[in-house]
Amino acid sequence: MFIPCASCSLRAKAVFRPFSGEELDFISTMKSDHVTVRAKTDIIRRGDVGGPIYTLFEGWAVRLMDLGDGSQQILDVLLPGDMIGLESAMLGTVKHSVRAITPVSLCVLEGRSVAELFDRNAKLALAILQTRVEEEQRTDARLAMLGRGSALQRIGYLMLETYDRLQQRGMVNGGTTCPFPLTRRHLADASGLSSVHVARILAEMRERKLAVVEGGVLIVFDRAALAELTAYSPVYVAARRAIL
Amino acid sequence: MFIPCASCSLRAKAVFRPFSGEELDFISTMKSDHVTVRAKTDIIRRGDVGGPIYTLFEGWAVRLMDLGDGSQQILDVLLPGDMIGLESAMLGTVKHSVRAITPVSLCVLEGRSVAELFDRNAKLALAILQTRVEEEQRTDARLAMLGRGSALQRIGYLMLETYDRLQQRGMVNGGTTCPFPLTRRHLADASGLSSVHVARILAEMRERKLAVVEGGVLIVFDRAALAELTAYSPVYVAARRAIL
DNA sequence: CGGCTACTTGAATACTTTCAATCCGCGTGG
DNA sequence: CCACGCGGATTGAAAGTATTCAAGTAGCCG
Repeated sequence: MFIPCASCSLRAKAVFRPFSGEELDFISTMKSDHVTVRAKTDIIRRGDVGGPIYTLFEGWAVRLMDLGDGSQQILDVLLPGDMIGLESAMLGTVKHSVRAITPVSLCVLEGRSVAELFDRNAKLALAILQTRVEEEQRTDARLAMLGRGSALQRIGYLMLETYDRLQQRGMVNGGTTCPFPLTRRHLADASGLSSVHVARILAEMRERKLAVVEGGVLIVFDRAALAELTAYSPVYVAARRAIL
Repeated sequence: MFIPCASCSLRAKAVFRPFSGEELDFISTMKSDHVTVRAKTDIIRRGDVGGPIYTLFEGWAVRLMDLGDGSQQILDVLLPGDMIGLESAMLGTVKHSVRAITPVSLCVLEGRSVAELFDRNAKLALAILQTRVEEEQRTDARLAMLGRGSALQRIGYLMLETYDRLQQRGMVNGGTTCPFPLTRRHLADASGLSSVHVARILAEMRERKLAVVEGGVLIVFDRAALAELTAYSPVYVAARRAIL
């Protein structure tokens, strides 16, 4: 199933940059394939050399780092529209992996190199950097949470952030519900806790009527309280995201 | 004291990209000023709108985020050659501050906008993204340390990483010694620990003859052992860094 | 029906923080 | 020249927070 960029439904979402016809043509020449992978399989493996850039089209994935002792840290949760593999494409090799946590489909962009893109389309290049810098803002918040947040704050923050990112992509169900395929283990690896403790915190959050995760769905009962508890505020989205 | 880019001594260091004469000319047109700030003062304050891009020329600074309750998280340690303020320049406003921890001098680059740079000099633009992506690799490692590392690992990793970054800049003294103006509190805020605990870990590291911090100087006694304990490996420097 | 993975719960343990007291070096002002 | 105040560092003890270990439940797939 090859989806031409011209008829891409993701591109139309409000978070993403509108494209001029020229830009769209350019991007179309980059897309070389569209692939699917099953849950739990690696899209990029630690140590891979080079490789294409992808755009996550459908499904969820995580960027994660394996530590020596069998534990792992989830560095980021990847949602539809997110770019995957720029690091390995630009730097040659990386220390993290990208793993699908649900069935996933991806646009493969190896029609042109990044260098060529920068040469030929400065606006698009700038949008990529801008998106990247925006992601760094989100990373800063994650760092602060891991360094200084309590267990409840870490998990609550992740919930709210993920909810908002889904909302920007038009993927929330009603007003308070969204898909949430992360298991306790995923949450633990993302927040630097043990899965046992995550389970306890989740129980507490249910107890306190803040939020519930059940059957792959997140329900936020009391967003205001949760945002207050976690000092959450959404990252300012100045630039609409580049999507390739 | 205005230092023209053509005679900039930083630029000559091995970590940095060599410049063509044309690029150097271009960068020269961006540099508009050279300023100094005292230790403990903010270079960029949370919430600032817009603002110039800087290059840290001399001294140490940190990028940090104030949490609601008076605690703070150091997001990154900034060393000479590092770019400061790209986020606020591109996104308009940010949630972190940048604070000098020693006396600092900075190149001020507001001669041209980032958009103009991307339009007129694709190679330089690409080098900026490349440097940025490299920094993200370092951030990934910090995230993993905060999430999964023990206290000793967090601090040891920071020491080794900082040592190597200084070495790349030609700022290490002998084979095992480098300047290290971070106090216990700085280390605590960077590693997500209390300063009391940092002091204990530092005492342990001295006890075990791994490393010592004293009088603003770091001495790494046993790099191999420390690297082993912290699973440290330097970030692969594929691209030499862009400096503006 | 196994056998698997995910989840839950309890108890013991380990790591880290908080609180409190003390010490040290340094610059200021009398 | 010395007392004073201050920030940074150290140390001990008590209190929390989160982990590990262990056992058991529930749902799902071959």
